[in-house]
Amino acid sequence: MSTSGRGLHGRVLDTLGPEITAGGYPPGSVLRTDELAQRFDVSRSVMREAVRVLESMHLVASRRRVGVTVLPPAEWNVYDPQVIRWRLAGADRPRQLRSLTVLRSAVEPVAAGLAARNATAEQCAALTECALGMVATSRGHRLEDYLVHDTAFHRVILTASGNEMFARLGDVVAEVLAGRTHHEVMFEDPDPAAVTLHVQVAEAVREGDAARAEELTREITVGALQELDILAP
Amino acid sequence: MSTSGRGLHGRVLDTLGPEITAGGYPPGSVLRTDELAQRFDVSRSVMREAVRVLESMHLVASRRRVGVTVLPPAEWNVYDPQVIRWRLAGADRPRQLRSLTVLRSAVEPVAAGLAARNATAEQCAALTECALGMVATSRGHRLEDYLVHDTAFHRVILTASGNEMFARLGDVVAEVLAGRTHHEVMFEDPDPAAVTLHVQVAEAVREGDAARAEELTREITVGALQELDILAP
DNA sequence: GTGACGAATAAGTCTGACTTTTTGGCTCCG
DNA sequence: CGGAGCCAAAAAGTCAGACTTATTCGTCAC
Repeated sequence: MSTSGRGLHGRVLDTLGPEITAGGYPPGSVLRTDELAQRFDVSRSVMREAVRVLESMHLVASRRRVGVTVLPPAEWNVYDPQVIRWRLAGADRPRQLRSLTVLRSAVEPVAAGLAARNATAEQCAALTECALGMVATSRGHRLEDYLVHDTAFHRVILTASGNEMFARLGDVVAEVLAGRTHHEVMFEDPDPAAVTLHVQVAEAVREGDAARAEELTREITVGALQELDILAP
Repeated sequence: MSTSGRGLHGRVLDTLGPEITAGGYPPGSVLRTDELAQRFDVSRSVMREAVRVLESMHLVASRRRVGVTVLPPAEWNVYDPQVIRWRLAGADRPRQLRSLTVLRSAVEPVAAGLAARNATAEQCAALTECALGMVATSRGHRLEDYLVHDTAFHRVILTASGNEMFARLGDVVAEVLAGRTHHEVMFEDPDPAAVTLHVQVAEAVREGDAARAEELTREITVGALQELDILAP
């Protein structure tokens, strides 16, 4: 399911990327292209391409006579979807999930407010459909079906905001929601209050009530923060 | 001043990247690696490395027997600092600046609230110093000096929030502030009310008053939105 | 019209030789 | 004893050419 599945260099990245983002090499560690090529049994050309990609993500820096230096996490392009996936698959998944949830709590309310102003009729219809789908699947342990509608709902909100930076966070939110359903404590049916909030957000967007859409979405994200025990008194 | 200055493939990217992000090639356009290598007078190895980097930014997709296809803007990794720089240097700079300012308006207030809870003594001191610097340079057409302190102020806020996703937006905010000073209508001294707000935010953070820090920062970002004629009634 | 086969095409891969830059040590001189 | 400058090693960087593989398109038979 990884994006870099095609090509030899992609397969190298699939193991080297997670190793680095998991902290397998302390910042400042030096790798040598030739050794890596030997280790993965690929030619230097392929290895160089892989290193270039890691370099563009600011995971490593390549310098002559020194080698490929692993950079500290503060330098990483943490908004790169590939880096996000690698980190979510690694050991500090909880930490990553918390960071992203805080980001959600900042972005989504504003996005919902903008959506109330800018959403097209089609987007309003899609939003209502998602909300109804959430209601329909909110009981009877249909968590997977619920997740589909929930993810679609938030994706429509972000897209309908009309802001491309928000729209591109759709995948991130999808990862967070999937992570919550699959790995966190979520064996029971979703909170009925949360479901109601989603329906009300769809209403507010449809009616063009930006302030209400923003406030209701804020309540949703506050709930998400509380689920992860992130204080917000 | 570009990050990819070193290396031949970096020089290729410095011209090919901006060309693509400026919309020089319609989505779906097909480039051939060999032709590009000829055009830039580099070997195919170097050209392939450059294409790999563009591919990791989701600007292009490379497929066998077809070539290097330019992807539509909706696919681009718009959070990649390199992509942001390329787009800010291009024709749709105003559009980009507006998108980023909306993002700021969502993120910075929340970050300020978190900073009020998490900032260290050193960060509080740095914040106060920045605010005082802004006051000192807010009169007498010292726009460049003011920009330095303003940029530092917002960077400290984002870092002090303790959230790595927020912290990594420091460079983006710096670009937006610099763009406002250098290319927008900003010949006069900064708005005294905005300067005061920054001082008050520093106070609120120092006192640990999260709600007040958030609200004051929201006022700052509302001002930034109004400067770009982005409605927020 | 549809399906299968085959040829053309462009990316993908590998190899080996060569270049360039940087660093670390070594010498030589003050 | 210390510092400036030089030299050699090391690793990334670059290049050229040959070969492989997957994909697409055209053609031909059914």
